Amino acid sequence: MLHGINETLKRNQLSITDSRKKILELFVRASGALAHADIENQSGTEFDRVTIYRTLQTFVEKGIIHTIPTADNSVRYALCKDACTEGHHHDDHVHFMCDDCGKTYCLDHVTVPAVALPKGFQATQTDVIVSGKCMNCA
Amino acid sequence: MLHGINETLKRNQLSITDSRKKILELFVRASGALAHADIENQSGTEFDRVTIYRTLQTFVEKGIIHTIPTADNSVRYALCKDACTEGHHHDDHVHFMCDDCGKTYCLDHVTVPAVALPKGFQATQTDVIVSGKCMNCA
DNA sequence: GTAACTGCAAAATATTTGCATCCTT
DNA sequence: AAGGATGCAAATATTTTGCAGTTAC
Repeated sequence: MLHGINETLKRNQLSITDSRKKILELFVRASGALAHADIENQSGTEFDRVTIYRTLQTFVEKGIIHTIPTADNSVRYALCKDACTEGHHHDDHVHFMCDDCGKTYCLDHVTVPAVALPKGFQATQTDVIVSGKCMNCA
Repeated sequence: MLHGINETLKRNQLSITDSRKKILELFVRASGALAHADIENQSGTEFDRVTIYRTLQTFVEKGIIHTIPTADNSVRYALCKDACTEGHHHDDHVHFMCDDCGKTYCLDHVTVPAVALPKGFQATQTDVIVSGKCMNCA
């Protein structure tokens, strides 16, 4: 997938710029989710802080990445699965946050169990965040 | 439970002050979760913004309220169940966010289904956030 | 060449901290 | 009376917006 970066940008009708390439590459290479600060650190002073905000926002709008609900309410982003298209997300996978190393994993292969809602409630999306120790820290 | 406010504060070794009483009462009366801004609005100019921050923090530390992981990463708080004690939370219930009215419900009676984690991962807590339409908006 | 993207400056918002004063016990 | 809680001021952090200059196509 590392070489599909330009293709991903093109597919989403985004012009190919240094910052977009670099930031998308960070996500592809990252095993977990990234916060704005992570990107700022890993990209050095290469881009303006504002550019990172705008790039992340663009990626979210295009369905390339999505935000993750976290227990500590910090803002984190992760790559969407291919099924995600603009305005139509299929993020029904489990997120795992390690209490030790702080890394966030997208467990794409763990299916989200169905939740029995009270009468009258209609679900459109279900997010599951599991926290504990990851395979490296257990 | 409306009359147990002072008792709740005492039980947690907190001195009984106007702001704590008022803020705790807001939570007891609220059908859903509250954000810092909600509290600020509903309490008028009665308390300083900083007092609200500190009160919420104190309540979280004592296990009276807990933060809710939200899809939009806004910070929201809700009353803990009685089983929550200091440093030892049992928040394994489902949270529901209504896309229409924005209200957050704690579905205490909906049990969180077990999640099958990959080998090596150990779960200590599971949060489930369901979004969609609530019983009033469906 | 044109529309889109970036960087810089600055505004708006959110959160934290220090300290003097006031209130609860 | 003593310790903790509050209010105010200010420091910090976070996010958004406007605009002029630059770049991708």
